[in-house]
Amino acid sequence: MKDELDRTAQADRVPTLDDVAQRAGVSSATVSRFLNNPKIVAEATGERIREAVQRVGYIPNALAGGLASSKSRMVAVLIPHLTDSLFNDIIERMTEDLTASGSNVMLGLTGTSPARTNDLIRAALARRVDAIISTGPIGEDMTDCIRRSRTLFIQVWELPENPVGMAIGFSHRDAGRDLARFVASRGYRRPFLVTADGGRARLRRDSFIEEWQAIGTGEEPHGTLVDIPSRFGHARRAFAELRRLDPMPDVVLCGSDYLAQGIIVEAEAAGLNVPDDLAVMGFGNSPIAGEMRPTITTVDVDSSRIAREVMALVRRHGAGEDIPHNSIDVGFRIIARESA
Amino acid sequence: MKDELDRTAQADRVPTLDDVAQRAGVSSATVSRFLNNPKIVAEATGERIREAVQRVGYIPNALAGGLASSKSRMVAVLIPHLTDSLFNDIIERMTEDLTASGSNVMLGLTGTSPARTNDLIRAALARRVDAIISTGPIGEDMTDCIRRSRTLFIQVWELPENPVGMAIGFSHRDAGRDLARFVASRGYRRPFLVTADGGRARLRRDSFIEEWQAIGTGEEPHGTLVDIPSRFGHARRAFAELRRLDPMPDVVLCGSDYLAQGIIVEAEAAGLNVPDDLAVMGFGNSPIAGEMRPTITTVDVDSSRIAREVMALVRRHGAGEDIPHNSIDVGFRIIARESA
DNA sequence: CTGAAAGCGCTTACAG
DNA sequence: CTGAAAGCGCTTACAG
Repeated sequence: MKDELDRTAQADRVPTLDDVAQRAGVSSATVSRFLNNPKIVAEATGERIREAVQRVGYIPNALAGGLASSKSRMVAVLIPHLTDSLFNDIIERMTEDLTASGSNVMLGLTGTSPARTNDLIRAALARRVDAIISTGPIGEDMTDCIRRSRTLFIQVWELPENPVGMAIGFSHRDAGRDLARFVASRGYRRPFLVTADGGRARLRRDSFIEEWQAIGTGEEPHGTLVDIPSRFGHARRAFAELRRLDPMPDVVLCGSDYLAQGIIVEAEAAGLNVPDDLAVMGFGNSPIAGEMRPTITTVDVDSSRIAREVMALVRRHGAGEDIPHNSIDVGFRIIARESA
Repeated sequence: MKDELDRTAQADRVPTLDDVAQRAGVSSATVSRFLNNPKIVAEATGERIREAVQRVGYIPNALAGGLASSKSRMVAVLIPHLTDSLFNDIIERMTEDLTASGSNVMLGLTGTSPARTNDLIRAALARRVDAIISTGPIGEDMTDCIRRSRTLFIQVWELPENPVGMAIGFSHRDAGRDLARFVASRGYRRPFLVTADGGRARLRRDSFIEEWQAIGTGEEPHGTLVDIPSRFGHARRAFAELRRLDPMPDVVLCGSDYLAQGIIVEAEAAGLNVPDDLAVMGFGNSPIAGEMRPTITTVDVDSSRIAREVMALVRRHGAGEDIPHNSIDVGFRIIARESA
């Protein structure tokens, strides 16, 4: 009795499980059980505990919980950027899903630097996250580290030859090839590519050029490199560059819909008609692609399927299942709209 | 010796501080010291530890570390959405800053629901985050909870009457008022507002209307509500709506630059000239505002200053300083560009 | 259905 | 500069 008062008096201390237990007149083990799985506790006991939690204003310490149970209920999500990112859709879905199921997400911004990606992976492993979902390039030296940790590792948006863990994505080589065929079939002859210099973009670009040469029709593609293909602002520079060419390209292939949107704006401001004077293609089928005027012809990737597959893996892994090192090809499809 | 071999044999166990200590021939306390503050350990010892860390592939357990030190080195960031959010800029800066200084961010997506915000705040408190940075509305009942936890709580982009912790933002009432004056001074007479129905947007809207009536010139403002003011896609609906009015509005005030961009696209697709036939104003001075054609007249909020102020508070709080419950007014300014 | 107790892997006064 | 030891606040077999 005395002890209870003493504890109550210490109003400045953050209440612990023991405080709740004391108040409810049960052991802390029972409180823990109730909090994690109410059904396994007698109803009357549960009621008392619920009340005690309220009364003392208990907020569980997830660090202690995670340490004891060795599950953090936290998932790391690693993306290059936040602004105009083609991944935002996937991230948003996953974050909502995870939150709904009691997990939280640790956000990592990798930029285009593998070093930063590695640091973030290490940080995520240190926090003992249940899974790491990565959209960037992973340094060779991390592979061991990740494997030994037995953390679920999911690479998204690409299908590497030797995935570190799981990979859910599509073939960027195939995308580049199909893009070339599509452009040719539409009768365009002078393509201009605006892409990033990084892994996936380069794959698409190389394979586009290869296929274009194989088709053997029209000019060699021109192109320009940008650091981040989703920055609307790059459009001015790219447009100025292609404008200088003679003859001018008849179609621009952009690394993202956001860039495509920028090119369309620039083209129209310059008095050109899209697609008649200049056709424009995007990538990613982001929400704006269908809303822009003209609507943007682009490559659709099934974000909601990706998010679903990722979540299914996270859930299975959480349930103790062993996840194989494997790849899921979700494919892609070119969506012909007005801009090309 | 025997023990050491035994431990080494258990290759499937995740290595702990003790494994490193044993390998380096020091106590785990020393390893811990070295990892957290290399300078306080003798150089030779440090070298041996560094090597041992490498050899066993040690990755510290941040859950245990956080529990023992009662600092999680984690900051929660709560925003409504990821897509086309005016906060992305701030978030990006802060995330990079935090990562650079060894913290990580927990991302929470609140939508427009106070209930979800509350859940996320509770989750953040459970993880014993060092700070919570929130851009959304907070339920009354959370205030106590937050205060007692002594977690640094920062509300961003607004200046509530009674901030829960710190607030860094600007007066949305003043913004609405100044917007009205600006629009009037430019000679527009028939404004149309496209805003969200939520807290801040409503404040601006109400104060715009109030001031507009006070000025006593022109028509009563028309308007339309949207759920998320940054969705490019809302532009079609809003534009269709204002198109039906007779006489048509001469200026549209949008809740975000992204929406403004959408309205401009719609207007031009309909053959209207912006700003001659219809002027358009954005909000937030996001990166696209200056890149769009026509460039978008908008309200600039100093994101980098906000990010800096937030980071300074987080740092001071981390250093043990007591942060007062206070407000920092970073102001705003209307940037006149081509669209209005 | 519930309790006593060991243990999760660190950090940090305290002592030397 | 370093070590022994207590403690952070939970979870979870093990018993009953």
